[in-house]
Amino acid sequence: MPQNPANQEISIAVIKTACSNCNLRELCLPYGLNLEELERLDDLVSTRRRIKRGDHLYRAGEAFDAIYAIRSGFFKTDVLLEDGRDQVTGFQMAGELLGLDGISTEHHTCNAIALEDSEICAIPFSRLESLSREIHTLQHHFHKVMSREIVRDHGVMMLLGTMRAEERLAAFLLNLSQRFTARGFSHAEFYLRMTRDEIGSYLGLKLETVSRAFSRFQEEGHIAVQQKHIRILNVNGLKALMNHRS
Amino acid sequence: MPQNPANQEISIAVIKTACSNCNLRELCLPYGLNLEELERLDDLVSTRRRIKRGDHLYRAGEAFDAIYAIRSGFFKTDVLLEDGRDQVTGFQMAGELLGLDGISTEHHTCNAIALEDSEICAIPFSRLESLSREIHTLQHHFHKVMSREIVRDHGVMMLLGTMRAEERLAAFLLNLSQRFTARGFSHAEFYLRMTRDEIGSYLGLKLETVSRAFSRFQEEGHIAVQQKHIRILNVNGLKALMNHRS
DNA sequence: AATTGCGGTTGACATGGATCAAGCGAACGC
DNA sequence: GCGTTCGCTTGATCCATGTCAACCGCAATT
Repeated sequence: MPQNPANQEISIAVIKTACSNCNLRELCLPYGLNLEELERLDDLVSTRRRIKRGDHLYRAGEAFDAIYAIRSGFFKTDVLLEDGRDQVTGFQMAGELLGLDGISTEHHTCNAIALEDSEICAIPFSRLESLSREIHTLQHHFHKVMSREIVRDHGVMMLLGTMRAEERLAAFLLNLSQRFTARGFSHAEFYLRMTRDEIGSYLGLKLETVSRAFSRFQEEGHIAVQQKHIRILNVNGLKALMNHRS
Repeated sequence: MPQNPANQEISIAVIKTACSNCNLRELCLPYGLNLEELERLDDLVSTRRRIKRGDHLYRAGEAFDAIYAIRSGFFKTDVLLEDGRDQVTGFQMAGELLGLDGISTEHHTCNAIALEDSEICAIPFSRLESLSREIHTLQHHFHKVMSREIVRDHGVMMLLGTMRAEERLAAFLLNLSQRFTARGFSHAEFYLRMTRDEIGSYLGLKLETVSRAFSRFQEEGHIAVQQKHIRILNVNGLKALMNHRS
């Protein structure tokens, strides 16, 4: 039986899972690299892994040796205190990097958990360091990514430190919307991958408060919400809510 | 009149302000470098600057081209929202780096303000990148420092998101104490460089709440506080306070 | 020594969000 | 098809912290 050329094409595509033909490359680590550089990065990012919804990509305390790029799916990271309290420190989507916190101590300091079936690319860190000693652009972009993470965290500190419940939730929705947009999805309609409890943990609120804020936004015509399905009806309304001094 | 050899020695010491004879090098960027590498770093870290108490090292929005190591003194960083609210995002002391947030957008995203007369070393960032392409150890340590900043920020998020007022303040004091210790100062007695308002901003509390928490700690015998002068009388008491679930 | 101002403390009261509790609907296993 | 579970919503009440206000004390200035 002769090979089906269509199938062959597909199987090649499956094998070639490298950065050079990943449509997220402009959002991810390869940003700004030329073709030759991209191929060198490909060699490095060979391992891809599926993570099922609910499974850990890594756990706090595990040895660190790679960072992870999200190829598809959705993650949360969280930190646990000895006394049982925990806090979601972030939600990550396709094209974003996970594991940067582990560089510091060579152990992961948080848990990364898939909120839907996901696929990640593992990037061995010492090899990334080697390569970025050779490819200036890669080095610089990696530094930018780390720095962006710091800036993002400052934004969350701002949110937790100075905003009230509805402002926090408005900021959260606008941030999600903006990130979905950057990935080519609708800015006005999306499914939340996380529960009210996880949103609350991230925003420093109880789940009931999150739920009430959603209801209030709906009453006021800013959004339509049905469980995890969100439609943003009035972006400017949300923006106004976000920095309306108490 | 003949040169006084003692003076000559001093003047040499003043000129030689490089990393290789800085006693903070084990806390700062040069960590782990050998002598030869240290000297190469010296070339890079040539500019030193004094910043008077209250002055800005940099402001949000300014172009970024260098990171700064604190040689002596004490800084705060803060972010301003359009509506006037601001949040202190960190306090930095000798040996710590400032300006990492600027790498991401090539503009600083926060203000860095001296809380006492300070001295900083400016490290031109593109030259740091060049050098760290050549010195593996420097590259790796720099990555660790950035990552540590991310971990630190997660700690603050934890604090702001899940802790109550007294827990936050206890955590804050213990953190300061630990950092002073690392610099060879007393772990039990120090002067706060910042006002109650600045502490409050950092911890997401109002200054009155900070003041009351201090008073309460004193009543309970955990600390002795007189204005900015703090003595920690019972470290374990504070630690217990810190993770005592409500 | 008196004046001024800023940072800090303390008290009285207000309130946003937490807590407790009940009920509901969608998803899932049997 | 039916119960069970889980996530969500909503209501009633409580409490930690914010808000407003008065006052104190140290330090700088004159």
